[in-house]
Amino acid sequence: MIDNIGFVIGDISRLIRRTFDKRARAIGVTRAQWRVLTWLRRHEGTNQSALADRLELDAMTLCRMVDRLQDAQLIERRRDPEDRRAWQLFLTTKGVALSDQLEPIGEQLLQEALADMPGKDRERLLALLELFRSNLQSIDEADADRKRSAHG
Amino acid sequence: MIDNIGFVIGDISRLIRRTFDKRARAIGVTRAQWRVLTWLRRHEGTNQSALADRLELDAMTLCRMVDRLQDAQLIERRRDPEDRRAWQLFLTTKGVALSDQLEPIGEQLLQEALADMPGKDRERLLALLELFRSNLQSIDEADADRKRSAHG
DNA sequence: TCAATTTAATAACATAGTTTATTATATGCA
DNA sequence: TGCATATAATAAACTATGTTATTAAATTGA
Repeated sequence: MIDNIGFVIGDISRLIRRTFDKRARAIGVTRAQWRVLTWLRRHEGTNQSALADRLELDAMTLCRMVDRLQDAQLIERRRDPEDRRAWQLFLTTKGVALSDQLEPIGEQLLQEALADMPGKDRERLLALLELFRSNLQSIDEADADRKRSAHG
Repeated sequence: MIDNIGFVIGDISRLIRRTFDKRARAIGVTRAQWRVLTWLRRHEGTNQSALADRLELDAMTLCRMVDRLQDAQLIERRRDPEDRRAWQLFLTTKGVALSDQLEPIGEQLLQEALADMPGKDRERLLALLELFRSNLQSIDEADADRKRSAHG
């Protein structure tokens, strides 16, 4: 029973990822790139290390993604006037146009997948998932603390 | 509301992946390798292409994972007596021992994360998630069909 | 003020994953 | 039988990611 919940959650996230990848790729980006574009759409001027933190990516990994997105003329780097080490990231016109196409994809997929679930049940599902998430967050933090004290 | 469900599911699967990766890596394997070992534990003798299908991995990707797992002396390839093209995969003694350590990790994480959720709620959660999954599966298949007919 | 430390970004190297093409074997059917 | 096609595995080339080390600039603090 309890492990079924694990399997089903695993299946769901895999299916979301798959469908998402396919639909995003049809538009010409990977899911990883989509995350960067979507974040920048709402928070223009973020620098690389802040963005890497946000998206839980390695700074180096993001650095190279930014290289590629810049080559594809979807984003651009501008020097931070306050900190000469840092770049501020902005979507180009092309990047904004692409991000407009991407935005509805996630919402739409969820709409399709939950079309036949009554509103009451959606609320229940959300509440139960939120409890689940909050417990996982505590576990994650506890693991991180354990590691810290083992080191120190 | 509906997009919150998406975000929460995303968070949950990310947190499960993270915690899982950390705990599995402490034992000396990646999550991808863990999936291979766990499957083989229950289905010894599976060949590479069947296993790749099962785990939804590319045949080539699995081939290299098998190379590494074999180098690490966790699994071994034996010729299929029925089909001289194919290898049958088996855990070594070392692989079995490691798989024994991995087995409880998933179950345990879920136990911790759902400890404070009453049985009734767990059942409800599972039922709602199953509906969600089944809808996503239909969408995934519909997308695949659309692609097929666009090609043909 | 200036040496020590931290931070932002990235080059260089190592590892893992994907795509395409090849080899050996198996299967279907004229 | 023997030719066309399919299948199992993998080599080779390419792409993406993770790790370590370096550079330049910012911050801290005696």
